[in-house]
Amino acid sequence: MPELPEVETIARQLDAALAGGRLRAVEIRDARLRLASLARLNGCRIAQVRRYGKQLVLELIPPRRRRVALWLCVHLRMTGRLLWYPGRGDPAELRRARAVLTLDRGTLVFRDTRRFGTLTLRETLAEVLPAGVEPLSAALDAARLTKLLANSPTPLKTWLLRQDRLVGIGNIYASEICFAARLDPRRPAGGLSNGERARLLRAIRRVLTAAIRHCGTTFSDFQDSLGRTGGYVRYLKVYGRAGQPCRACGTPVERFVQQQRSTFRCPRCQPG
DNA sequence: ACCCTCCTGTCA
DNA sequence: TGACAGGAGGGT
Repeated sequence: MPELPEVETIARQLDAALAGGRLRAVEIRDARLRLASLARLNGCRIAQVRRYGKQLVLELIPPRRRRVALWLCVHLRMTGRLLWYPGRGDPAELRRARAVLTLDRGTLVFRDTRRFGTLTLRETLAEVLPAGVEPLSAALDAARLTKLLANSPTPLKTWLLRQDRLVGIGNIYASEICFAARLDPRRPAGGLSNGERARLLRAIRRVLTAAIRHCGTTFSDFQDSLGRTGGYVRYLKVYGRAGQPCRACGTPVERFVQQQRSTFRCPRCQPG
């Protein structure tokens, strides 16, 4: 489900709701989730909630002596949700929860139909930080992007999905970014001209920033921490629009498969 | 670069 | 019934 804009939306909401709160209990209901040293979480204060790549990270301060922070990381993968209830929580959601975090001020429910999501506890920030560059950080400028792309034979859309160079871009925004940059997703990533790379960088920033502004995209079942859907779905130009007219030129949008995943492209706006 | 796998649900 | 779904790790 969630890519950078969706995870960012949840992180901002949860930071506002949870920061300063205290964990009273952490209950793992799905045995597939294995979380070491659960007991250490009880009584921890939540310093902040942040997004790193596609992960949601709760920075926890243990009570009393050991003041070294712990990092509780949630990766929602395809269908994960973190739902926040200021009170006890919706009983229907609680029944289907993979995990329930009880705070002094409310209940955080981890739901995840396909159960691909993960929950991990890290001891240091270094273990939390992703290898790739945050695409909306100052670290990603033209020079850095050029270096990252250098000589890569990988098709551009496939390249955008790899989390070891840029983090946070998934299948929806990879197609949308290629469209916004007017680049064929099958072009070798390392073969772009200076002008094309500049377009790509602008597209990455523009698409992700706009998607965050609209609280992400709900294509099928994304919900934020308050159970709301993402408004950017109205602004999708190509994703999920196979056969429908391109919003820019009217040419039917085409769908094809790269790496066993759907890619959408306007043949006229993104010539090969 | 391709293949498969983890899991469950929905749609044509 | 089979295709497909916003992710990612593994194998070849």
